[in-house]
Amino acid sequence: MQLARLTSLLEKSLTTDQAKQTHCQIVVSGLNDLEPLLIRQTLNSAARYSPRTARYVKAILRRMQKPDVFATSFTIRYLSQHGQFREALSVYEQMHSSGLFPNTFAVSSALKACARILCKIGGLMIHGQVQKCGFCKVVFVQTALVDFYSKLGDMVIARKVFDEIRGKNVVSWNSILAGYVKYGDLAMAQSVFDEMPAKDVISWNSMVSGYARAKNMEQAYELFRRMPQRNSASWNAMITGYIECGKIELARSFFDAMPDRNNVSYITMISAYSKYGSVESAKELYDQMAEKDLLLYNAMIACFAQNYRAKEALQLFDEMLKPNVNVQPDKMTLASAISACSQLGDSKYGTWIETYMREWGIGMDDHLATSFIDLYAKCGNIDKAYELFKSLQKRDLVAYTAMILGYGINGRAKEAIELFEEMMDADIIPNLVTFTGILTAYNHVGLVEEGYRCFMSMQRHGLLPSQDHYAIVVDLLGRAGRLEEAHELIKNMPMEPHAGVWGALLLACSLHNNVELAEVAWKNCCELEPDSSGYHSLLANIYASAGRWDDAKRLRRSVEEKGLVKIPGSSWMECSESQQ
DNA sequence: TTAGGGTTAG
Repeated sequence: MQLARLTSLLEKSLTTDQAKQTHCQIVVSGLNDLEPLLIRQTLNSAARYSPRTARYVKAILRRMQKPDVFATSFTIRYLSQHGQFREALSVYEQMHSSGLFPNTFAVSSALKACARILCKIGGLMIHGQVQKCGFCKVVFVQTALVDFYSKLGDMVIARKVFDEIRGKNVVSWNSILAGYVKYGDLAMAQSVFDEMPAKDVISWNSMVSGYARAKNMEQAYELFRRMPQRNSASWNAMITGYIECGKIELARSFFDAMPDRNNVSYITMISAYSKYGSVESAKELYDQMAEKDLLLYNAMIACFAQNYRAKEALQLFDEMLKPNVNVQPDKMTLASAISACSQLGDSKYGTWIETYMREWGIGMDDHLATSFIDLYAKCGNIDKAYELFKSLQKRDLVAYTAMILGYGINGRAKEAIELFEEMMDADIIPNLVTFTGILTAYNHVGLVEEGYRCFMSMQRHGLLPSQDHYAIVVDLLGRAGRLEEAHELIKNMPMEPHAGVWGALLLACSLHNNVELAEVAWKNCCELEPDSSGYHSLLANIYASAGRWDDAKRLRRSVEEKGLVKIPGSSWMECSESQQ
């Protein structure tokens, strides 16, 4: 009686709570053989991934009297299909250790998980097991292996496995095709594509995105035109290609022309606008989306953060956390939010993010740690920044740069220089930001010759110094009294200097009471930033120190007449100090 | 029940 009732219950969809109730009845009635069926129904009923469901099912699996292949493989499939690859592999491992022999379903799902997280050892071990147990003739397993080796970039083995498949289907062909495309071997990809007995929209999309990524848009468009059917991925591949080529307007015209834009289309366009500094265009597209998901939030928050609109980045971050929105941020969201905090010098918000990470069990990876290094350093907590830097698994260019810049702006020149040398020894090529950091460090301690040499070495690294780099060196030379040299440097700049460059010279003139050159610098500053009053006060002070009281008075009067009000200077250092 | 393409980061 009870068996019939429970069996009929297990034919319907089950929520996790219903599953729990049913499971109690199963255990009480001693009908434990129904547990696998319960797991299958529970997982099948979950429309989306639910960590709670996954936890519950894994708990039943662990406590089952008889471990069951059916239930375990179903769980592995569920986890792998919902992006929980590490979880999937841990259940696969448990399956082994409990003495169960995996079936083809478990094996192909586990291989997919290894492919997605690039777990080479795991995949190789499974391949070994597959060869022993004869699954190597099952097309699902073979195709999963082709995909695994393709994703790893080992096209020789991928091809070998592929050639052994009898009865290749379109998924098998697409897996090897995607491998060659990813590897950048378009000639092989084209030959596989030509050879395929049947092509579907994924085969065409792979080829289009291959040519688009190689910036061969003529060929990409030719294929796109010939495609028997297109889906949003086909359009997105073309959009990505045009963006890669810097043809953002052409990308936008494809975006506008596509029949069904999805989140990926929006995210691709938003991040392109972000890269080119068109924040308004990005925001316009973002506002068009009614349903905003995590990736869309990430794209827009990153756009604000990368374009120095930190306040708006944090506003959006706040919005996604509101109970009526409730989108759970991930590491990428947090990295952008931390970067925004850093720009604002807002260490309090940064601390709040740290607490949030602890509460939600979000671990610190190198990427996030680097964002925090940048934040701490800019808020003056350089020792804490270095503690984090030491804890990094791998020190890459961005980590070194954040730390060098941190030392630079905190006046710790010796450490900055040592770290710069360590970085060069590790064969990491510095970028423009690294040089900003190291030049700032030299400037802080007034190491003129060393700083100048470093600046001159930028070209050897294939880097064209920016206006900001010139401003630092002008400041460096100027503070040391080498005003003429500084002036010459400005005159020989390959681009138009911005007001900051002339401002650095003006400041140096005020330190060394050079009225004549100060007037030249001031004139340029005024042309470039007519609304700024700071330069006038600086020149007025220079006049005053030189005893030219009339000129000083005249200048101050003209400032008042023009209605220019001196805005008090503020910086992140002041902000962080006032917080302490 | 199992395998394939397109997006986001300091």
